[in-house]
Amino acid sequence: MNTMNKKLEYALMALKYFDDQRSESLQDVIVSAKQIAEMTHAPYEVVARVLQILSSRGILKAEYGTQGGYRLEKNLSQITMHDLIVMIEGSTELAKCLSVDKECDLLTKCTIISPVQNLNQKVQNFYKSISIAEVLNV
Amino acid sequence: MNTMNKKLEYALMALKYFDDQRSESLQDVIVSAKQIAEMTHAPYEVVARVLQILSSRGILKAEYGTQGGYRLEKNLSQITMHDLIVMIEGSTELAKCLSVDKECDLLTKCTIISPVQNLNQKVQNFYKSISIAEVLNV
DNA sequence: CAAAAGGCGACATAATTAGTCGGATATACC
DNA sequence: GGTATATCCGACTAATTATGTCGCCTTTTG
Repeated sequence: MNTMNKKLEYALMALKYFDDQRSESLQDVIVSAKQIAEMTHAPYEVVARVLQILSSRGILKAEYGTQGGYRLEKNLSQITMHDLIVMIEGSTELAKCLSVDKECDLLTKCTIISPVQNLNQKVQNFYKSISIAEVLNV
Repeated sequence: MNTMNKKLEYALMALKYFDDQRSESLQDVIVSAKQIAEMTHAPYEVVARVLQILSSRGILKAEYGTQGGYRLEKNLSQITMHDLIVMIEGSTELAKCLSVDKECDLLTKCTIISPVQNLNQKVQNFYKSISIAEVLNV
């Protein structure tokens, strides 16, 4: 049942950190992957990879060189959980058979394709209805 | 992201089959694990295990012996996706750190415990709001 | 040009999921 | 009563996925 996974946790922790720093200093701060890794007590390489993804999707902006790092580019109220899940996990498909590149194991014999599609749509709409800001600000 | 897994798929397919049979014959039919396995093209042992779980939770009623099998005991509109997920997967906790028997990896250092609890509650409420009937009847 | 940062691919390990096997108990039918 | 056919249950193996590691590259600052 674990929809949540480590990468998603790290992403949320990182975004929360950026957001908190922004609130405190009233300006966008630059934070390196190393700092985030230390803060989250998570392996540097994994956190770095997550930040790279967020950067490639325009959530963060990367700056190279010494004193480099990332800036938060977007407002967290404008990013949905669905967006984040797609970025981190590649898809929000509930079951493998729903992915475009995979076929249903049971081929034409599956009796629940439309029910699963139905549920999948509900779940996607649910995650689309929740913003990151809404999750973090509790 | 796969909240859905094989056991849940088999459970849904089995419940759909029972429900369809009930609708067609206008009475509760008895169906064996073997029949369900053949119908779903899934391994007999796995399907059998899933049906045992549904039986132990009162969704199905088991009958031993030749001509035995299971009967659908409950109305599918009164079982929620949350119920089914708990039965099959044991818990609906989003993250391991939320389970009562496990501790958070990050101990007191986790910065997103309340956000994750927050999201977890939303997800649980979502699955509690969807009945099996609602998923299957599309 | 060295140090420190991001970017990327391949690999190794850990954890979870899925499936298998063996044997037990219960019931119907001959 | 014995056999066939069911449900039940535990332990095990295999497959898949999630997680973490390593190496090397590019970019920028001082």
